[in-house]
Amino acid sequence: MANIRPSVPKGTRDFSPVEMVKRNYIFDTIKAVFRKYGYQEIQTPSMENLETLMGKYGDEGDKLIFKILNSGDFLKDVNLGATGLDAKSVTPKISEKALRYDLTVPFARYVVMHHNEISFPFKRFQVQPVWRADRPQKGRYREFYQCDADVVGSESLLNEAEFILIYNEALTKLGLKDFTIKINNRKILSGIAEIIGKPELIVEMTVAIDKLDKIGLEGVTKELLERGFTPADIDKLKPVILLQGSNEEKLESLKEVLSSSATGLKGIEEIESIFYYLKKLVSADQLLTAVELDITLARGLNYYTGAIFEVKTNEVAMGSIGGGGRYDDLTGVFGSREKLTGVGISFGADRIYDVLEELQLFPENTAETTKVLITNFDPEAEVYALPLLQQLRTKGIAAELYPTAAKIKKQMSYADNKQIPFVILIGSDEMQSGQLTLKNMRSGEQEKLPIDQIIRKLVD
RNA sequence: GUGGUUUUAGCUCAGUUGGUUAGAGCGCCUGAUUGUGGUUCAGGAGGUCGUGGGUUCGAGCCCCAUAUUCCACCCCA
Repeated sequence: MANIRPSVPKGTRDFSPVEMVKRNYIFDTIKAVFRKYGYQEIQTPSMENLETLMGKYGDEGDKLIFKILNSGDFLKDVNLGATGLDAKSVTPKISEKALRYDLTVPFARYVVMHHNEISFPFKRFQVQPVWRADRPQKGRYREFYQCDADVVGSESLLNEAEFILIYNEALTKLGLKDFTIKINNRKILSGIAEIIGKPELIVEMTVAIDKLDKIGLEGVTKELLERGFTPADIDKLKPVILLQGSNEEKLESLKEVLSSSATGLKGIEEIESIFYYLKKLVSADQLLTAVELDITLARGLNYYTGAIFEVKTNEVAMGSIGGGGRYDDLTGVFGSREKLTGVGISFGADRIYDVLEELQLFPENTAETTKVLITNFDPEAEVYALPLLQQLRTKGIAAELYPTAAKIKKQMSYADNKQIPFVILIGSDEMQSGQLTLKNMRSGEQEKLPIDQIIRKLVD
């Protein structure tokens, strides 16, 4: 076989030991917060049946799903002589499985499948990789981890309020200082479309106004005209999307604008309830300043029906680091008899990693793994060291014995590179006296101590 | 999917209008130091110049294709 150049697929990465320590720090921090709010962990397979995923993310999303070629003769169901073969009709014949695209749809599938074992409301969290056949760029990978928390089977807006607390708590614990938790409600967007008299164009409308901060009012106007709105419609829309002021002020203005839309008013009421809960839950207004009602926020319209969340950091230029929302009847497409409402959030762990790296917010001690290395002088010393090695480990001290009698210089360098803080040297003197040489690699000091004293010193 | 960009030693990068043997810093190895890392000094190894074609007497440099990196658009964590 010819030599192939080692590489990983586009948009995927290896993670070194140092990177894994940092990644686990992020995962552990987020998971701890999820648990604290009563969420339980599940996992689902990396691959789902293709039909489970297709059609859930819109046409764009379908294209971004990684399909898995069937095993064996994957062409056996394809009539290669037929005319008019195209990707769309052939795909289901050659592929019946696909890599998961997000954690929400697999969760919905899980809830329907395990309906009888679950007691509702069901609060679950899930931290696993997802795959998207996107073009990679800054903060965008083809394989990345999402950290999701969802509750299914509870209409209470307390859940929404708690998700805001979870975002705030997890990101604060990770060291982020300045971030914005944007909130909107699909019903408000519906109401606005109703007022204009174009409820059927809600998706077109929201896709356009979502870009306000990126392309400005002029750009949005242009897009709206292209998407079937008249200048008169835009005149009605303009004051709404340009709403300024505090969350309360925005809500008051919206109430007037949407006074003739029952749906719109329901959306406002929901937002108000969430703020009501928040104010009862936390006294400090520090959190409330991080929460911003933004009616141009329009994410995941394919299934969100109520609240919509998005989290952005203001310290680094980066796309959103989290998002979520409420979806009524997500399980319906899987044939669930009863309508189950769900609401959830997601953290983009890989983007958070990039942000923490750029802001140098990772804790210092992340490189330290092994606490003590025992040097290996010769076979005799090796045998002498073996029981000591296990003694250290029994006491919970991460210890390793250098596996060959290499030059001491080499062994010391190994400890140094691995940032092992202590080294135990055992030569003939030490074996005779039982007084082992313990070297502190940071200070360079060394002292002679029996093993039990060394253990006492290292155990804290 | 559209447009642009990147790729040279393990890593970060120089490399002139196309011209002899492709360089530096860091890292690695050896020694100064046969029981001591991190500092210092001396020496050494390491390169299909992303890959495949082409132009040329001659290509790291020019042309074409392709992969990859990063960026913008679409969309999204």
